[in-house]
Amino acid sequence: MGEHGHRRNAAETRERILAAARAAFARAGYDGVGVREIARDAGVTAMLINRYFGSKEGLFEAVLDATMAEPVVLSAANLADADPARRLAEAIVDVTDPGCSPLDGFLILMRSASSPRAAALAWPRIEAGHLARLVDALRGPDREARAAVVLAFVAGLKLFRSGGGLRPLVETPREVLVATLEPALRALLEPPG
Amino acid sequence: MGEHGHRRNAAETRERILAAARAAFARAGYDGVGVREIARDAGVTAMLINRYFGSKEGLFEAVLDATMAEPVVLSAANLADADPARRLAEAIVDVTDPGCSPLDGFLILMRSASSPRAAALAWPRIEAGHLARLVDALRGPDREARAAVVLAFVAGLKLFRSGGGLRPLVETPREVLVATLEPALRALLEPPG
DNA sequence: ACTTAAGCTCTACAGGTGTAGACTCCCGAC
DNA sequence: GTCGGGAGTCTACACCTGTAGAGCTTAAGT
Repeated sequence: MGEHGHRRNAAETRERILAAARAAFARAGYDGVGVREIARDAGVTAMLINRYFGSKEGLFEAVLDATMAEPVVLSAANLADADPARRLAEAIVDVTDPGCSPLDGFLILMRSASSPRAAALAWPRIEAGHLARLVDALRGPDREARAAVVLAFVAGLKLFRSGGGLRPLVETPREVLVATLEPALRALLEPPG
Repeated sequence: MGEHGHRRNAAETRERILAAARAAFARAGYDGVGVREIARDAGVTAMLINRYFGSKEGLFEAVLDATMAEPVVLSAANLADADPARRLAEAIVDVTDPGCSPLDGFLILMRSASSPRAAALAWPRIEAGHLARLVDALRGPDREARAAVVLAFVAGLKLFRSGGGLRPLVETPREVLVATLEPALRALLEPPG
């Protein structure tokens, strides 16, 4: 009967808000979107966001927690492959493709790096999530530093392939990009020596 | 007589505004600072900025042009070295150090990637400046793609070492970072094969 | 049918934004 | 001296931001 969009369902509405906020924050960063815009995308009112999440900052934290919880493609599964560098290169190229969402967390962090408030909320979550997972998957000396460098690499690629982006990184065919990244990643993954 | 800060000097005032704007944009991005704040840092009034640069957007363009014009450390000079990878690794670690300004252009771009307006102004200038210079310095196939990947790498490192940043990238000693980057850069600089 | 309470919205406010237009000030030339 | 004009400022406006508080609307319980 009249499922004309959505009925009164708190849990579902909460999810819609989170989804809209995630997309909006990834697109424009913490300061780049207003709660009214997010609310419109979610089909609700701005004030409902505050009712559910306390404030815009609360919503931001909830979005961060949600995206960081997802196991991203840089996980141990890929690194256990026979040719981890090749495999990781493919995964990175795919996941940094414009319009791909799994790395929303990175995009959000980068687009929000301007506001110290938002950055302060995001950095610890990146460290506890993606960085920790990658460190676990690495072997050899300086695992933390190497993992952080890989993360920075991925972040730079994601950023430079999104929203306009650097032309060569958008237009170069997938295979060429993979072949370019592969040896560089191999150098970072394999313990030096 | 009474050189109590600055006399009426249009050129010098213009420079002060540009310097304040550059620092502010690098710190907080296009949308993150108001003209009033920039004006205060420069010791003038907000409206003077509009008198000189037409609008906030005009000021932004002027800042971009200024930073992009500077020959950055990723130039041919470094790549002509006997060991370009090593040399470039050192240069990158130094130039991405928190509090180092030559890469302001990158920071500004990244922090402003949220506003499509600002990004649209910045990307072409990065391509015409840093990307073009790096492409010129490279040899072998897929020069554009490889140069763009290097740029994204540098950008990610700069971002992840600024403003809080990823702890390992801030705390790891310089030599370890250089040693980590070197083989990866070698793989990107040398033509595959 | 009536009550209850959860789900949701409306109105309003205090503060911040970029900038247009009129204004004041002061140096240098006559 | 006085006058022109560039250097710099003041005031104001229309818009947008996050959010507090009161209000409405609907689904479920009995």
